Amino acid sequence: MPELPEVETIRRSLEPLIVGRRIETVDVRCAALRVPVPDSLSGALVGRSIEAAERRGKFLLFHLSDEPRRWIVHLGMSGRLLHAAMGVGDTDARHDHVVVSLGDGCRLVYNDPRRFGLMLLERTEDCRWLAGLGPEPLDRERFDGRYLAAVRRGTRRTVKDVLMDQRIVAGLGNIYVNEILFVAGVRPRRRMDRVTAVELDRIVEAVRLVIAEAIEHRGSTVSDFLDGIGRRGGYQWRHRVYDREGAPCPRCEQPIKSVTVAQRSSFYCPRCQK
DNA sequence: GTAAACCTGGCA
DNA sequence: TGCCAGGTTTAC
Repeated sequence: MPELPEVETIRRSLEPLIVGRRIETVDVRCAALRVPVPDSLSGALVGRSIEAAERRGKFLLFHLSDEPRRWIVHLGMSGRLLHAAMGVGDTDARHDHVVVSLGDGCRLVYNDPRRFGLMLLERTEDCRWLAGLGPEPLDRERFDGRYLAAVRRGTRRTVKDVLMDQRIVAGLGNIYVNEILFVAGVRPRRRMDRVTAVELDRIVEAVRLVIAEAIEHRGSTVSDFLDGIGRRGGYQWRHRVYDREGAPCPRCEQPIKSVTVAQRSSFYCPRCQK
């Protein structure tokens, strides 16, 4: 579910509610996520307060008082991190895998039906999950046309595959890469090494535009995304192509086509995208 | 590259 | 019943 705009939306919604709060208890009800929840998690969190809520790609990083390690959370496909008053908000208690109670009587609940998420306790610099991540898509210094031109050399993979690769740019997933390639006018199946420099610049611009728009609209709720306080996103109403097979292209009215690229459903306009 | 794997839920 | 889903890794 959550790509960069959704994770950023969760971060922003939680930040004012949890920063400065002390962690009273940690209840790991199900440790069997994609990577087992570390046994040390509870001992490291209890008694500490949350000092900052940061995001890197699709990861959330919580800073703790007197603890150099970060509490790192990835939501996988179906994860949620919900803030709720004590005893409230256990709508789907079946998949509430980790429940953290805070000093103000509220809770932070990690809920994840598919259990594709993960939770770590590591220093940022030691974390191999974070070490391999590419630049942030909104980092104008590190992510630009020149950077993509360097990536392009000898890369026969499709442009869609490349943009979804977290080592190349961090935080883009299936929805937003579809949207980005539509805005850039490039078909998802194009081979990266055949994309022109002009098109690379258009892709970079499209990344910045789409990701900024999506954050502004608080992410996309395709089926079940909720932010930290249970609100749905609004960007799904603005999707140009994602999940719109057969619907008219917003620019030329041609029906949107669907193909599989990089094992994922892909949507594009056969007239507007080359 | 492509498929299968992890796991559950929703929909046709 | 079978297929699909916002993610990522692992193995032919």
